[in-house]
Amino acid sequence: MTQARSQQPIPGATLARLPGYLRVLAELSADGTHTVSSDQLAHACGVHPAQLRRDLSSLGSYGTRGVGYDVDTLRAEIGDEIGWTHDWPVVIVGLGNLGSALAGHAGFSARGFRVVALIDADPAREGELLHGHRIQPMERLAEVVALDHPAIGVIATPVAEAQKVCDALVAAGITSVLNFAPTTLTVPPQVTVRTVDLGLELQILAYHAQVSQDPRQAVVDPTSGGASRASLQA
Amino acid sequence: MTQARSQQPIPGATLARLPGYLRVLAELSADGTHTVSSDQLAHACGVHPAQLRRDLSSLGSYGTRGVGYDVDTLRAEIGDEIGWTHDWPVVIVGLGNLGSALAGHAGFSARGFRVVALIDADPAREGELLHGHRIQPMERLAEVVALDHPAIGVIATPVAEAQKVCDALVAAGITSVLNFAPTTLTVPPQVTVRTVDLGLELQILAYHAQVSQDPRQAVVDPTSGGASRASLQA
DNA sequence: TAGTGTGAACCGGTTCACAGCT
DNA sequence: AGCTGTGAACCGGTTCACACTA
Repeated sequence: MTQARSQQPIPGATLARLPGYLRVLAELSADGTHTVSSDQLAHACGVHPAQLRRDLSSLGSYGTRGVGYDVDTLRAEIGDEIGWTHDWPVVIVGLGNLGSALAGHAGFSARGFRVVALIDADPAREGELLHGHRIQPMERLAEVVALDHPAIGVIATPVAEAQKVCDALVAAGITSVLNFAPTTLTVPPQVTVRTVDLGLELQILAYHAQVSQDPRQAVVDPTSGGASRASLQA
Repeated sequence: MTQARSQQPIPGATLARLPGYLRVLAELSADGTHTVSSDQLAHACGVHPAQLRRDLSSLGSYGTRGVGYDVDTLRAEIGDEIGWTHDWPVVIVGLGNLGSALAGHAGFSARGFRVVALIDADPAREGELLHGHRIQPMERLAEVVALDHPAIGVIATPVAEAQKVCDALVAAGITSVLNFAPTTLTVPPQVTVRTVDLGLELQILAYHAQVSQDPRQAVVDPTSGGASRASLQA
C-alpha cells in the first residue's frame, strides 16, 4: 500500500540525498529511460542500493517489485516532497566576491530559487547593477522583505558583520538563513540556520591529505551527507 | 596521562568541528583570556559541553580538572593536529562567478591555503589576471601540478565538464578534490572527493521552511557536521 | 569545589538479509 | 526470476551521569 506523503517527517540524512536522486532521475528522463532499478539508480548517485531503497520508502512505496521504479513518477514524488515546484524568493546580503558569485549562481535559479534583492552595507555599492538587480542599502532590508516575502536570507558578509546582519534578517521576518561567514550565529528557536564554511571544507581535505601521506591510515570520511557544519541553536 | 597525539585517527564528525573550536580559541586568546571551561567554549561554538569534552579527549588530555583548558596550549594542539601550520598549495579549475570568488576568498588564505594556479578551459580567458594570478589553459595543468605540487584541486566548472576536469586532476597527481559542481564524481580509491552543492543547501532550508509553515512538524536537522554531501567512491 | 575525562546508555542512520509481491 | 520494502543487526556519534583529580 502506498502511504500518504509526509505521514511523518523525512530523516535529515535522507533529505540531503533526495535532490541528488532528483538530478539523476532528470537525466534518465531526458535520455528516454522510463524505469530504473534501485541498483542502477544507487550506482549513478554514488550511494548504497539498500540505502536508496530505504530513502525512497520513507516517502512511500512508489516502486514495483520485480521491476523497479518509474522514472517520471518518482521524479514527481520527490520533487513534490522537497518543494521543487515551489518558487522560493531569496535575499542576499553582502556582495563581495562570494556574494556576487551567489547572486549569479546558475545552480540556484535552476532549482527554483529566485534572487529578489541584493543588500550591501557599503554605501559606495548602493545602486550598482549586478546580475539584473540594483544593490540596496541595509536600511531597505525590512522594506524588501515586506514586499517580496523571501523565505530565505543568504549571509555572505565578513564575519564581523554576520551576527548583526542575521539579527536584521530575523527582525525583518526571515526564518531560514544560509550563512557563509565562518562563525556561529545565535538565533531564536523558530529560525533555521545552515552554515557553509568553505575554508572548513579545504581544512578537512587537508587533514586527510596529511594523514594519508603519513605512515598512518587515513580515515574514511563519515561526514558524508554533510560536508559542512549546520548550526541550529536557540 | 596525556596520550600521544594521533594514536588513532580522529573521528570525522569531531574533525569537522575542530576548526570551529580553533577559531573561537583564537578570539579568546586575542582577548587575553588564558583559561576556558568546556561549558564556556562549547557555548561559544554552539555545541554540547559533553561533546566538546569528548572531542578534545580524542586528541589527548590537555585540560586541568577543576579548572578548564589552557587557551594557548589547546590552540597549539588542535592546530598541529589538523595541519594548521602546514602550507597547502591549491589549484582552482573553472573561473566563472564562483571560481573567481574562490580565487580571492579570504577564508582560504587565512587558514593556510595558497592558490598557486588558476585554470580555465575557455581560450578567451587565457592570460587574464585574476587576484594576482594569470589564468592558464587546461593543457598547462600537468605542468602546474609538477611545479608547485598542489595537494588539493578545486573544481568550479559547469557540471558537464566536472568529471573530465576531475580525471585530468587525478592524472596530474592530485589526491584531494573539492568539487562545487552538483554531480557525482568517480575517482580511484586513493583520491578523496568532497562535493559542496550550494543549491542543495538552499534546497534543505526550503524543505524546512515548507514543513514548518505546514501544520506538520519541522524536523530538527541531523545533518549537522555536514551540510553538504561528500562523495567518496571507488 | 569545580570541572575534566570516560563508561555506558541512547539514538539516528546504514547495511544486511530475506520475506513478499509482480 | 527479479527487485522492492523492511525487520533486525550493526555502527558511529551524542549525551548522560559520575568517578576522579587538581
